[in-house]
Amino acid sequence: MPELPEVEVVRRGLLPLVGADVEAVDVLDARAVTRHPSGAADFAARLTGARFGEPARRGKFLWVPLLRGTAPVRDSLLVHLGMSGQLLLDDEWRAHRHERVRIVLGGRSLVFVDQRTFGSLAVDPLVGPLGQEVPAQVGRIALDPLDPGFDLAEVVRRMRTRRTEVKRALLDQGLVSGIGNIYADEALWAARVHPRQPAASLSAQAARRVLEESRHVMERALAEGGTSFDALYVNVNGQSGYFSRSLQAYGQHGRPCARCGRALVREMFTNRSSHYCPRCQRLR
DNA sequence: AGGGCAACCTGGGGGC
DNA sequence: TGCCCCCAGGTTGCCC
Repeated sequence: MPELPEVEVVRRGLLPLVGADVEAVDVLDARAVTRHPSGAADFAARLTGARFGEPARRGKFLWVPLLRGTAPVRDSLLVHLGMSGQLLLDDEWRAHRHERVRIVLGGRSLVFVDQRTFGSLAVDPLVGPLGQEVPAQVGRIALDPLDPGFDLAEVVRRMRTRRTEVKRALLDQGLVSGIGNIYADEALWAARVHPRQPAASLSAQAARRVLEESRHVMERALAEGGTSFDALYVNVNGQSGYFSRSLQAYGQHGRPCARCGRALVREMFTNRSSHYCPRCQRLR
């Protein structure tokens, strides 16, 4: 469910917790910590008593550095929301359907709610050069298009070496992160590129356009509070974003293309649907 | 090595 | 009303 803009909305929602101390951790469903290999008890033990640092994000991964006294920061609370995960911040105790983990800190509850249980939390060590540490599990995730260090020319070059379709390449979190099925379709529509166009056949200009449109559409979605079709994606206060009303391609099959008026189509591949304009986005 | 697919889950909606 | 099938915003491991 959540792609980069939705995860960033959640990250910002956690900012009020900077400096708060974890008082209690309750793992109600062990599947919610599958990213923590040593198990739920160890997860809770390593989180309890830690102080929250400033939340960070790469692509769809979110983490909170964990401080202990004056010791150097070694650990982080790592979060991946999967398809249906939510982090909700409650001032008072409340029950939630599909509640998986409850973290009590600063007199509040941070509740991880997840219907489909593909999301997961972990306490993960921070690795990498000083000032650029990321959780170990994030090490193989490429920078996302909103990262100041994102190297557009380099990603264009790498994308054009891929022997696969451009949409698959866009969804490959090791090449460029943060893009999921919604924003891939939106970016390809904006760039006028067919989702099944072989990545290696793109001109450098077309590849650049696809990546720039990815960044652009995610920035606009972020400004609208993210995309939600229902109560499954919400911010930490349980509120939905508004970008679904701005979608030009995703879920718009049968409706006229905003550019040319031709009916948009939906085509299944890789076990998921792609939405595009058969006139503006020609396979070349 | 790199690409592609099934598996991991729950629930809502549509068709019959 | 009920049942069954399809579909959903993601990642991973395993096979080729």
